[in-house]
Amino acid sequence: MLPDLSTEWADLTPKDAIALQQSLRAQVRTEDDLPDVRTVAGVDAGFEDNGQTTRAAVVVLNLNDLTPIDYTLARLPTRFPYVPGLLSFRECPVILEALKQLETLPDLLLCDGQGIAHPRRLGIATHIGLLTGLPSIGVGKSRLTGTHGPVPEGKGEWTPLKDGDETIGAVLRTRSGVKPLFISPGHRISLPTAIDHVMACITRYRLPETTRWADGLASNRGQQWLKTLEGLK
DNA sequence: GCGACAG
DNA sequence: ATCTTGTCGC
Repeated sequence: MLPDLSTEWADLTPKDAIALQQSLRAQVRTEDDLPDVRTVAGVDAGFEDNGQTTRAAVVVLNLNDLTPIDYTLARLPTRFPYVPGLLSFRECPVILEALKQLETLPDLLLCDGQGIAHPRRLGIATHIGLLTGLPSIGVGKSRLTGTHGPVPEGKGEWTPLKDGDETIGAVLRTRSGVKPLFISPGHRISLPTAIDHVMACITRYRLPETTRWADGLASNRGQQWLKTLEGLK
């Protein structure tokens, strides 16, 4: 299903991790290269035992009605600290474990955090896209890097997130009257297409349904969300 | 040297 | 990320 995913890359010093990001940068594709998207997956991680254990959740939804059709959970000992810019080295190992368990791979991944809106263009969404080969989008609740002007108030409106002359993402108002989201291409997708797919996953909340399900399952209230998921079966 | 800094 | 219930406001 998925390519061989070595996990040895995870045990790196921050210095080596940065070097790895630099070397992977050339492989990132931000042109549309994705199938007709019928299924989308939300990907997120949470922590247990005072942070000693990392838990990952993946929830696959039908894009048509945003109904969950599959999900997986995984747990691993936490072995990399949180360092801004190196989030993927902390969360990828367990997320890949969860993705490996999926019966059917989704057409597109929506990951918590940034895609190319990253100092070295290698946010967690991009890294996961490269490792799995799947198209991916970064959905951040706050800004890591980049500058932007005022964000229009209307639902679906956005302003570019820039790093100098380069557009690295969009600051998107998913609903009027809420804080905007930071959307950026992960891998194999363009910014306009990424924005369209994120908005397609919005119902009545600020966060896309993919993120809501994955956040819920990865959080400490995961049991309640599990009940709801099982109830849908 | 002084801030900023996804989850 | 996480510690955590009710509550103020549109």
